[in-house]
Amino acid sequence: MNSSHRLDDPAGDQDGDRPGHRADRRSERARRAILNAADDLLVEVGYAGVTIEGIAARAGVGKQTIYRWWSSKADVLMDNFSTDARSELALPDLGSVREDLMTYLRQLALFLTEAPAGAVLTALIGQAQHDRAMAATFRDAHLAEHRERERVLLRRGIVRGELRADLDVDAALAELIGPVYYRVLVTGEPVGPAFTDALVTSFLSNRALTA
Amino acid sequence: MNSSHRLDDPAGDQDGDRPGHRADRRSERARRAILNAADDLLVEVGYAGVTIEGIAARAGVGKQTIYRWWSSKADVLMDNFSTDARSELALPDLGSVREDLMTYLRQLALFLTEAPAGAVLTALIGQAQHDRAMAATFRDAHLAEHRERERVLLRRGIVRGELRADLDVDAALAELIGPVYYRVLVTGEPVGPAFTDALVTSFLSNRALTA
Amino acid sequence: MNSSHRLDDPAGDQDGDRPGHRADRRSERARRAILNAADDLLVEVGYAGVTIEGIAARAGVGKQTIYRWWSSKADVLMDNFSTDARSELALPDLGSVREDLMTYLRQLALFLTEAPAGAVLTALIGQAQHDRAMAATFRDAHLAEHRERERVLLRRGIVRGELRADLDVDAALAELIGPVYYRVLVTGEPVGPAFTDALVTSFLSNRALTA
Amino acid sequence: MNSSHRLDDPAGDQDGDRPGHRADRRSERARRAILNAADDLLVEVGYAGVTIEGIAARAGVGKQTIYRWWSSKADVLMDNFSTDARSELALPDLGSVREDLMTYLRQLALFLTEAPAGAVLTALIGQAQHDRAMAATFRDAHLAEHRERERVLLRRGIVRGELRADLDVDAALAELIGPVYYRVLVTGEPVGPAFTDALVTSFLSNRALTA
DNA sequence: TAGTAAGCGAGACGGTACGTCACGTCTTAAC
DNA sequence: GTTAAGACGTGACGTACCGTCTCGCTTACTA
Repeated sequence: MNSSHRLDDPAGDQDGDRPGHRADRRSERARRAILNAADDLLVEVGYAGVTIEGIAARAGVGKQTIYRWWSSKADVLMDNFSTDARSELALPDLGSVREDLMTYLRQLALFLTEAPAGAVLTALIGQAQHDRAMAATFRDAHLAEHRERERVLLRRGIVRGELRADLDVDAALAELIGPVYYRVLVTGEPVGPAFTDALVTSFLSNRALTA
Repeated sequence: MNSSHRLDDPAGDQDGDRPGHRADRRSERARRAILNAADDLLVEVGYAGVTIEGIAARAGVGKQTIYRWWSSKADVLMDNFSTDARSELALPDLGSVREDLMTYLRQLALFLTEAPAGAVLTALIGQAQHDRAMAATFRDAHLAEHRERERVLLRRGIVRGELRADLDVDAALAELIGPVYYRVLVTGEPVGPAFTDALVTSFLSNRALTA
Repeated sequence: MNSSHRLDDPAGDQDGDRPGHRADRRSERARRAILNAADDLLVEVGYAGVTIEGIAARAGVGKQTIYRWWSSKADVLMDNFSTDARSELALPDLGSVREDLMTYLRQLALFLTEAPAGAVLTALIGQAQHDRAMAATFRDAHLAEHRERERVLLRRGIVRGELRADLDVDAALAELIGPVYYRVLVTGEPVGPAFTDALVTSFLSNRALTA
Repeated sequence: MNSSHRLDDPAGDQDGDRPGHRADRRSERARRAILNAADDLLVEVGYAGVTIEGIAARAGVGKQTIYRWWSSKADVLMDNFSTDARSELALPDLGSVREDLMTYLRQLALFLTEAPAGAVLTALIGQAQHDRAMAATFRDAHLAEHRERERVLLRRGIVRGELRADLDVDAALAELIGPVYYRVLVTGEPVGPAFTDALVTSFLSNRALTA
């Protein structure tokens, strides 16, 4: 469903040059114009208002060029997401799980409610409810990486001896992160620091090895 | 945005009869056909495949009849939702918070992942990510009631002396219910009894007054 | 392929009212706007430049309204053709075959080379060379009538005793009319009165009963 | 508009791009593949279905190679036409105008209705109705030669003393050939030997010097 | 008990966007 | 310097639905 990128990536193109591999002449200019146009439009007119025609017009590009490399507007938006999320959701490493988790959850709440890339994320999650194939792609190609980075937070706590070695990391993540998404996606309630801090406190009061 | 129903409701029509008010001749037959057609279509072709034209055709109804009483396909689907959810998410009352919560969360997980009405709910939450006005209506007219019933579960625990009187009920609900929605809406991980039971256990180990 | 017209025709609606016949709510306004737009465009930009989108835009009409009643741009153009041709190619009746034929052929030559409706006709004949189905429709629904009127010219001559009763009317028409079309469609040579008069003279010198 | 060919054809170069061909000269292989592909496609999918992309794909050739040497699909098809027409419409020379004309008209009728090259011709005439520039090219570069050869038929009759010296040859050709084209292009009626023979008989009964 | 007005089914209408096709131009690498 | 390949911007295709708007029609209340 999704496309490969950065074909022209100057640094680090250690492409295997597999036999039968042809030079790809994809236009980097068009690729960037499309991704930017899509992001801009999402912010300006909302997900429902984003159209392939609109992206093409704004990017100064033919519709076919979009369809050649992406399968839908969701696919275009996914393309930017990981990059943006990676930079805006940097993993904290402050020396203790408590601080790391508190920092991360605060950051996540802000990301989801304030950042443009957060709006992309919630829109994509919304779309995933309507489209199983897109949901699968989204999880595999984008959320998985995101999630793996979150696991690291907890694993560091285990290594440090702050958390039990037999902790069910995925369940713990659901317990910590789930309430944040729940408020953002379902109830629309605010997700302030008090709320996220309390989640961490509650979590640690059960699992922390050290008082 | 939404509509009121059962205008033809045979029993209990104690209509206010304001001056100049004319009896309404809305067709109950059409109303039911539309709601059923919408639900059927959602299951058969998915949210994105549901269209007003499709509902009208399947229900044997003119499009105008739909637009006369509802504002969108989301509005039609919302109409069924509360009714269905009420009956399928009956509140347990088994004498202890632990059991009530465990039962309820298991039920909720099943509802969200297996029930047709659960599919309607996740579709509507998906749509809410793309449409702020619809999101507001949905929360006010449908989720609010749903949520109020969930609060009762915890309030009963307080009354029974199982939970502290100063418990932040909304935060507690987010902590219990959020992880379930998170898995359903975001990660797609299974949500089995072990997972939901653990959520209750974890929750109570922090808040329970009685060991 | 083609459509029926004048559904709203006030006078002369001696419609058989066959059982099951429903009143049609087709918009006469849209019908006329489309036909006029198509004719105008043909003159302004030529057949190849006429597009369904262009007709729709010029007529202030949705594309679907065109597709609902016609199958292609050729179908739209055919629709005007018979009406126009009927009025611009009035059959002369001057008392002698010689005069009738000379008048008619001069008229035909002018029609084909000068009249807007003549441009429609040659464009449609051109299209018929590329599209067998359209060719069949065109002949059955439009040329047939046209041609039948031409036969009348010769039949009147037979009735008057100016031509032999066993004249092969269709072959005679080909002999008279064919050269005119040939010059217009194939060679592009001018088709002046001297040319058409000579065709009549040549024809009659073989078939005329009366010197 | 049209192109010149056989750049490699100094004197009888019947090569098929033999090994050792110059890569910086026009490829005869490509030229032939393109012309053949175009002819094949015309027969298989009809004029409207022939596309430059289709020709390129079928010929195993880049689109640019077509555009480099021809200006349009009509131009490609014209290229084959004269060659084919020359060989399939050989001028008869049987000693008398009557026999020559009868033979030629029968041949022409068959060519137009049965031969692949005849289908090319009618398609080109059709296209000429939509495109004035192409029409001019077609007449100058292809029909003119064709037509000149037809004049020879009549001039031989004049030389032989069978036709009057002051015969208007072009008008006579229109009278003889026009009806054939008319039936093929316009009415779609069959054009059998009886019809064409009658044309010749009718023509000669007016112009023949010798009874 | 006849008239009348609302709701109904039907579906035409002006639109927007879809996803596809082919256009004619362009760039690249291979020979 | 031509070739096969194919990406590009452009623009039309024909389709699906949108939400609005009449059309008769049926029905049940009012006058």
